[in-house]
Amino acid sequence: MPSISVEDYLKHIYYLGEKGGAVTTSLLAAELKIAAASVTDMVKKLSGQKYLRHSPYRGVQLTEKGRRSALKIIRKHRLWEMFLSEVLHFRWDEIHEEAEKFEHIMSEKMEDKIDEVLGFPRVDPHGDPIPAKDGTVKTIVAFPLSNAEEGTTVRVLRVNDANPELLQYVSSIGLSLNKKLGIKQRIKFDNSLVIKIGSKEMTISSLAAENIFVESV
Amino acid sequence: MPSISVEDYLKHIYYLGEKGGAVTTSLLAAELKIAAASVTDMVKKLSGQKYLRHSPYRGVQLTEKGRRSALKIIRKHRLWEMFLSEVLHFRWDEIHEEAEKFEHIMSEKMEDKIDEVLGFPRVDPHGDPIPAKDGTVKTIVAFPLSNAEEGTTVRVLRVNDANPELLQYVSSIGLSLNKKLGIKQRIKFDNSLVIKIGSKEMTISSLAAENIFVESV
DNA sequence: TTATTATTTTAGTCTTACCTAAATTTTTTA
DNA sequence: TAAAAAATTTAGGTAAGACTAAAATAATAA
Repeated sequence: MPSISVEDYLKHIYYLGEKGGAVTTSLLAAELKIAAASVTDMVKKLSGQKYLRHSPYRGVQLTEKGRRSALKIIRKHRLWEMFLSEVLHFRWDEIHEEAEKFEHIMSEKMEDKIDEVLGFPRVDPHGDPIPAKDGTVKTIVAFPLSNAEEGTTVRVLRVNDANPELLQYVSSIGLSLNKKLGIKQRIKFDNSLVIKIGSKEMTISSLAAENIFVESV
Repeated sequence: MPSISVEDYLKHIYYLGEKGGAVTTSLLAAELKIAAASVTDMVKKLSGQKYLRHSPYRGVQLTEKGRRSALKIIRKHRLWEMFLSEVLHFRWDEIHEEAEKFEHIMSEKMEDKIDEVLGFPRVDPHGDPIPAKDGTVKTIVAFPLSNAEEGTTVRVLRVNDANPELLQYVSSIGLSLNKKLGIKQRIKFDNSLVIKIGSKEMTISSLAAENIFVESV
């Protein structure tokens, strides 16, 4: 059984890998909020246990074993988020943090029970896919709202879950998963967007728009 | 915040104290399944932090601070057991072990949500009282089935939760909380009891009967 | 009331996962 | 392409919480 620390490393390596770009020691240290020297130690250990491969300055790469372990944790995390949201009625900006602890101590039996109670959901409350038990993950094809073209209509598919303030803000302007919005205008100066949700028009900053993922509609 | 280890020590000290008798270093070591020397260290630490008082060979005693901390964990444990049973439909012999992990990472917010979803229960699925937030605990007045008198009728109020096999056995003979049973006969030789549940008569060993707590009816 | 036995404590280690400070190595820039 | 900057690694430490073996202390029995 991997320790909680090991699970966290694997999970964050997976996340960073998903974003594209090299997962370097220093990037990982920043992500995990620990010293780079500590990451060096752990990377050595994980490499020894064949969870990943490492080439200095070029970054780490999960092996199949590492990827599987990462996805197990992510599955538990997202199922638990779903459960917190649907059954315990937590707000969507609260669930990520709560799930960070539970993902590590959920037995497989509990995972199965929750999956069943929830009716085998495929995405979590932020629109992230819930990895299947066999290690497959459905890719969500979406682009950042910040790239949307003027005059088009888009639908929200996913919102970055790591930032509670962003989630609160997104809710407060009336957005949620699967909502449609119109792109009225792009402000050249700061890349903010004028959008229309229902009958309301408003401006959204590019920083927010970069964390909201949409599809054309 | 007390660590998980500290929480476990406090909880088990409370349990042992409830049974009556001195909570000595060696008893605690046996309960926690760790070496006595390790207990000595931790007791010293907990004593320094005013969770308990210790007099060598005579045992430890929780302070008010220690008692409060112990009851917080026990409350979480029993609420979580209730939740596993009622919402996730775990069997009553499975829940104790699962709850051992969750009690330590449940936030107060989660505790409250679960309490609410369950409708503010007062006892857990084994009949143990759920301590209130203010640190009060309802005492369950019950005596072991092994002490019941021939010819009387009793009602099950509580079953010792620490032993899954016992719980499975108790279920299998058709007993559960609040069930009534008649005491037909006590076998002198081994203190086993002939009991009647509904229309069925059967024999129950004294070992099992010592872990089932009842009231006269 | 002394000897035996049981309990407790001390002393010294181990593991995990983190840290800082000081090398070392690679990459980037001038 | 050498100097500067950035990234990485090494070396040495720390804190929890466990361990074993040996020593000390208390309880019990003869």
